Amino acid sequence: MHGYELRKELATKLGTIRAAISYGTLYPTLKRLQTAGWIGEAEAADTEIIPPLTSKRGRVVYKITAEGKERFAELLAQAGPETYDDAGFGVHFAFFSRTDRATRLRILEGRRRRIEERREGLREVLSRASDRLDAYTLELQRHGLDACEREVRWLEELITNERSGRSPAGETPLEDPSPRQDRP
Amino acid sequence: MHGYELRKELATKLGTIRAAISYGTLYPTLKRLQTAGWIGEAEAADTEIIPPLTSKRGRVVYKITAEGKERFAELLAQAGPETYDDAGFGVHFAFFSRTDRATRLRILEGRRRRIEERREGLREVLSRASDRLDAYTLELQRHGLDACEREVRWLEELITNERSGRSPAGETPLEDPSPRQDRP
DNA sequence: TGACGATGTATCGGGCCGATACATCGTGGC
DNA sequence: GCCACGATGTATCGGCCCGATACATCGTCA
Repeated sequence: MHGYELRKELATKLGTIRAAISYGTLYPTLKRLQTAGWIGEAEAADTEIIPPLTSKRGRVVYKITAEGKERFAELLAQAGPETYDDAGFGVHFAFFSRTDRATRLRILEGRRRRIEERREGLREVLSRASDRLDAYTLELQRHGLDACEREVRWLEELITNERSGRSPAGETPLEDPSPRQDRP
Repeated sequence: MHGYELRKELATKLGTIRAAISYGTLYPTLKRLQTAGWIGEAEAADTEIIPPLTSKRGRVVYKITAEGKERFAELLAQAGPETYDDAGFGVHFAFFSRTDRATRLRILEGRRRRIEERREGLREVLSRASDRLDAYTLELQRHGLDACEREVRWLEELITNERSGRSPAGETPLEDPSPRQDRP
């Protein structure tokens, strides 16, 4: 894909958890990935477009390399503390179909532990500082606590499904997503 | 308050919506606020601590100035697009007790509009791209959609309460929070 | 007495965002 | 027929924020 396309694709895939990636991040990152050898410019045959005549630089189509695929798989499988906060977990989860069940269970349980900690912190505040905070702040904490409790239940459902060999919504997980056939 | 104390205070007040502010942001920001004249160093009498003998720099207690109070009230009352995304709305809401009802209603309705847009976007994706996305990505979108629907309901409840002159949880809003009496 | 965690202030490198610039292309209105 | 506008596309820059780190004090508990 080229940058603009990649941005749109990621925006729909990660639409829930974050806004579209900015251009100030996108293009420098593509360059860094190319320098690292994880992606490369695709052949003209892959792009299927007529190169522009007058403009300085047309669209640049990138392709993941073999090394990039390896590195990507590694990144998805390894989990550190930042894997369990909102942004990190969202990205990992969105690419769960590229991982094995053990990795999925490990990340789901780590995320659950993280949310449970946040939940306990909020309960602590609500019980200990409720007289020191105004009504709106308290309402905000209650709303946050509610969200934590819902997410824990959601995670437990997912964990149960994984353990019993079911993917979300009761379907079998795709080890490799179906190939994309849309290239206008 | 001094920096460290302020950080803790904000962490409990905003615990739901963001992590504690980093030191790399906190101290430069305090300096910028002081340069702008919105805060100033408090008198030694206000600090009630014995200044350190050997260390280079003890705790620095800051105090908001009259101009700072004015500016803060302005910032709370004015609402732009960034007021309605997660971080901005959370901050405004946490300080709702410092604003008037018209401002609160304006911000609540702006936030509702924003979340409704996100909700429609997710519904769009779920109905149009459900065959192109894998099961995990779809589950993520469904979970996000659910969160949007819950937040809209929460906001509508708050809006109804504001219109009928009730604060959250049915109490009357504090125009000025009760003075803090904890200074160890 | 000494280790450890909480309390405190401060800086630095790097990543990310918002704004901006510039160019092409399709479409719909007048 | 023409023009404005929005979508498509690549690219850079200033500025803000974070994580890591350094350094120092204080209370507590073994």
